[in-house]
Amino acid sequence: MTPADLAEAVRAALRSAVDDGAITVPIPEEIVVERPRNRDHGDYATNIAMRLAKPAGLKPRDVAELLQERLQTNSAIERVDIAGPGFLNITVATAALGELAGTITRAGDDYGRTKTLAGQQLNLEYVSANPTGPVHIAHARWAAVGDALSRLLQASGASVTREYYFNDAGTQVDRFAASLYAAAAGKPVPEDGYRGAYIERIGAQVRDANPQVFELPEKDALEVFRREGVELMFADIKRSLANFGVHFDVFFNERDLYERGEVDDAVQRLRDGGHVYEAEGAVWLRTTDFGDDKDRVIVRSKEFGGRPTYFCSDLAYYIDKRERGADQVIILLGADHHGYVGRMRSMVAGMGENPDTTLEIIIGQMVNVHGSRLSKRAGNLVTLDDLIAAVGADAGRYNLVRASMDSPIDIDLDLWAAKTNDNPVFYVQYAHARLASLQRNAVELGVERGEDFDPSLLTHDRETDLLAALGEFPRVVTSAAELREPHRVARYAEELAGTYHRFYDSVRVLPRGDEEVTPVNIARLWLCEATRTVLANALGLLGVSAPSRM
RNA sequence: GCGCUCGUAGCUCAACGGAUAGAGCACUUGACUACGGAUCAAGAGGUUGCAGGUUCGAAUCCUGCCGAGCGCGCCA
Repeated sequence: MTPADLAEAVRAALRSAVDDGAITVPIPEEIVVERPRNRDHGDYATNIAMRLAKPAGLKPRDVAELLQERLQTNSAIERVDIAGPGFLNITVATAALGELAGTITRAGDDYGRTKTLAGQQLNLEYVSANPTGPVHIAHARWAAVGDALSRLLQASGASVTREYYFNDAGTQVDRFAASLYAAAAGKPVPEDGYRGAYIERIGAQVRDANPQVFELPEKDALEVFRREGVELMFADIKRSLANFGVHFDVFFNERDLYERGEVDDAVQRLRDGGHVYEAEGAVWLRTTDFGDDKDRVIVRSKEFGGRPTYFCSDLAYYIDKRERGADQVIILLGADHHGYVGRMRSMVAGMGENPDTTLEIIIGQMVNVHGSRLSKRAGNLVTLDDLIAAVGADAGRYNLVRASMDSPIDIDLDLWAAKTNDNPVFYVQYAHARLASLQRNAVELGVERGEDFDPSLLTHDRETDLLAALGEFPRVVTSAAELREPHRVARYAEELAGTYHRFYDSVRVLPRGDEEVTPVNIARLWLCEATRTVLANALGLLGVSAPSRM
């Protein structure tokens, strides 16, 4: 009996009440059955009676009573109580609750996967750091969150394209090339150029691969540094991300948009949309028609070079994604880019699409770095590689993903590197390792889980706590996917780990010494394997390893 | 000045409009002669920035104010 089964039971009870004419109300699409915080409120609770009271024209408690009497006929339900303003508190029959341990263990990796987003094609873009430097620690958050989100969306049945926009056409790439050129020639880097050991290194690499490069005209030499430097930089970025366990389906080059004429096409679509005018020699989009505070230039005047502005290529990129089949274009950005949201929505609306349904821009708050390890090299660039070296990929990813994106993160590298329960990732991983150890011990003792177990034996409070928590997992996954909030999975994993540790502390799983193996041992072993499965699945959705030993 | 986001325990943070606002850390007191003590039990800690409003019910939604972060280029 899972929460989803219970929601169906409530729906059936409601339908029966409607059929009997006891209540006249449309049956809601979603019926929420959740685990109450307080154990006195039953195994599960629903607020459906209060939600229906107004449309039905009845008192909440009267609605609750109608559902109560119908639910009590269900043999899997032991008791239904009405509490407070009209909550239905449901106590599930112990065998029906215990069977969950079998359901989960048999489902394995599939437990938690649903079809709630089936049929949706989503294009998820994240990181997209410029190829003018290594991946900065500020990008690490979007790498961790974006990767976890892509896993969540897939687990909910969506088809996801993970995408990285390779911004290789702007003036920043010219400055990068000029910096490499100067460094390789032993000249000072230009005022507006990039600095750092990586510039020296990549500049030298390009020079060594092209010994004759300085004999070329400067324009051609710069092109060599641009082309090969960007390639080397990009290889570095991919390697850093791969070390972090983050992979993309598509690396998209901005230059392709120009070379294929897609930027010009985008401008034409905006013109066709009818919100374009010319003034001061430039082409403007009347974004004020869509709530922007002022109109934006989309093609510069001759005086400023005559080229389309950068968000023209962003719009072309959006169109490209849509034409490749994306129902919705999702982009993860830092709060320093939030000004982009209104403009992008305006442009999408300006070419006749509905940005409410086809575009979703997720803004996350900023990342700051503290910690004594870093103060030693204050002033240096802090990169994703530094983070991985300091705390490891697991701790880095987990701690970045467990915070809500609405809240800024202060990275404390000393804390994240700590192997104590100050550090939540170890609390969760330790629970998993303990469970894996338990299964190993069971094998050594010759205790076999076998084909089945007696679910009615899982009656201890700590056991039903654990079962109820395990039952929540699919709902946590779907809501985290729908709300685009992967941190919910991390918080759930911490809660489940705690529930397990408490269970473990008060309930003996394996027989001691010469004791006989009882059906209770077997039932508990199933419960433990179900818990291990859910912890492993939760960590897997976050891209964090679930170690068998630590 | 305008806009976006945020303000919750001493600290770091949770809480799809639900019941007594929860965890961890730090603090106090306890628990290992057998499954991993990287654990557990108990205690203390709150006017959810302030003031109104919406409703059966508000940390959550609306308005104003205060405070913080980030934006506001024919840069990307």
